[in-house]
Amino acid sequence: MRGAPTILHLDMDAFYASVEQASKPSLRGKPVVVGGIGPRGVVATASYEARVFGVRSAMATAQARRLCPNAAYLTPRFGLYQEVSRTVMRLLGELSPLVEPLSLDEAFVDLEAGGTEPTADAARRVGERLRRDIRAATGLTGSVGLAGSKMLAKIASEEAKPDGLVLIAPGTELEVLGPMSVRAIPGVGPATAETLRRAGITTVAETAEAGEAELVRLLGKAHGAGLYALATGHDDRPVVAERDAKSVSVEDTFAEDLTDRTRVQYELARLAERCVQRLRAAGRSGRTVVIKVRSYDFSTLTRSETLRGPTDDVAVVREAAARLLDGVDTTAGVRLLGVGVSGLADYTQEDLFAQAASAARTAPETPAEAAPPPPAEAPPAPRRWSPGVDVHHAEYGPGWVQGSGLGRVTVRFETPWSAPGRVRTLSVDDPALEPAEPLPLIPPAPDAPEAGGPAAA
DNA sequence: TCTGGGGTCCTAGGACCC
DNA sequence: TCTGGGGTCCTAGGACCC
Repeated sequence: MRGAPTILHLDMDAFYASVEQASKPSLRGKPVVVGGIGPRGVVATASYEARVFGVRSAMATAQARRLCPNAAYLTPRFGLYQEVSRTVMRLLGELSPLVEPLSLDEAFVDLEAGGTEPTADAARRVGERLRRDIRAATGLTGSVGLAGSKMLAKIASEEAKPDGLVLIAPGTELEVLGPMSVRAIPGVGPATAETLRRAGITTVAETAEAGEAELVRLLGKAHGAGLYALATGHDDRPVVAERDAKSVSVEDTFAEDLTDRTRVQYELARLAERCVQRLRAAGRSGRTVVIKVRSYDFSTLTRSETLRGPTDDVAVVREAAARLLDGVDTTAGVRLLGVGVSGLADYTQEDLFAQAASAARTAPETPAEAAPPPPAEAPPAPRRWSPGVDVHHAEYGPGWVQGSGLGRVTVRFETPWSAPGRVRTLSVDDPALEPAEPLPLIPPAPDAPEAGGPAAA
């Protein structure tokens, strides 16, 4: 715990939904829900207008629709969120070399390592200026927490939401923390909270009073000791910049359970290919292949196999996945399949074993040839217009898909910096209508200095 | 119309080695 | 005859986070 509140936690407000509102003028001030829109979709982010109706992250989209039928339901546009995130992270990088991103919309910053004077006033000034800079650069709001430790900075930003700043002065931690629900402590989820509740512990103060030995008895060594430290305000975890990923995985939930074994094998092979694509894109290779199978009843199992050396070979991963599937009964129906690779190494480590295996195959190595063929009943891919995606029309210009069905697609023609636009209904086959790239939230200023330039000294 | 997708960390048992 | 103890790796599952 530091003597000055120089650990900053930034959390963007309702990030995905806010990006959509910034991008689509007609949705500003209206309920917006971003997430899976299929029959088994869940909510990723709800705008504050949608939260009024009880819509929450991780809720089934079907339930959200019942609670808030008039919201706009949009599929995520991760590419755009990543771009906005890079802009925000760049601003954080101007504050300190020590920036630890937790996700696209959240990060810790060690202000002291960036030369901010270690006082509450200086930290507050930096936090407020950051919020202004984020708004200017992206049009979005973020909430800032400032404290002498990571945990308290995170709790502070939560208290600050939306669009605020909270600073917890060193020395007041236990006062602030004590009355809070133990759920406020990061790492305490539903299961831990229930275990503690059965022991009569519901607040942070009660957690601290229980003592370390009792918490270890209830929760196990690591979790119990860790929780005791946090509940008593002890948190010396440093802000750590850029940690290497330890695993890469992909998974798909199917609109309907799969029962045909051949189809299950085919989907698993495709997932293995996607997983390896991501692995290679990251310039990594891995030694342990994991498959995940979730059944019709939501019961989930994993099977893993560790190879002799790291690989980034599609065929090796696909074959390992297929072997692992051999030991799994899928006759009752498969809801989800996943493939992952862990035990990652930098690709510099050559995989002689996989290379030998690859060389032994005489056929040219392309995924399409090596993989099982798609089952005959696999549907052809029709032209898909997902709600929320960007389009461009030769006559009407840029817009986004509001919805589609029955051979029609409704498009609202507007841009992030236009007035709310009007809706037109077109044929899904309209040759003048094309998918488009997202437009920047802030119109690029022609004479502005380069956006990605280095920070001023 | 219940329950996504991408991660991290921890636990616990068995194998295996010294 | 009796039956160490510690360390590491592997596998499976579970809690948690965004």
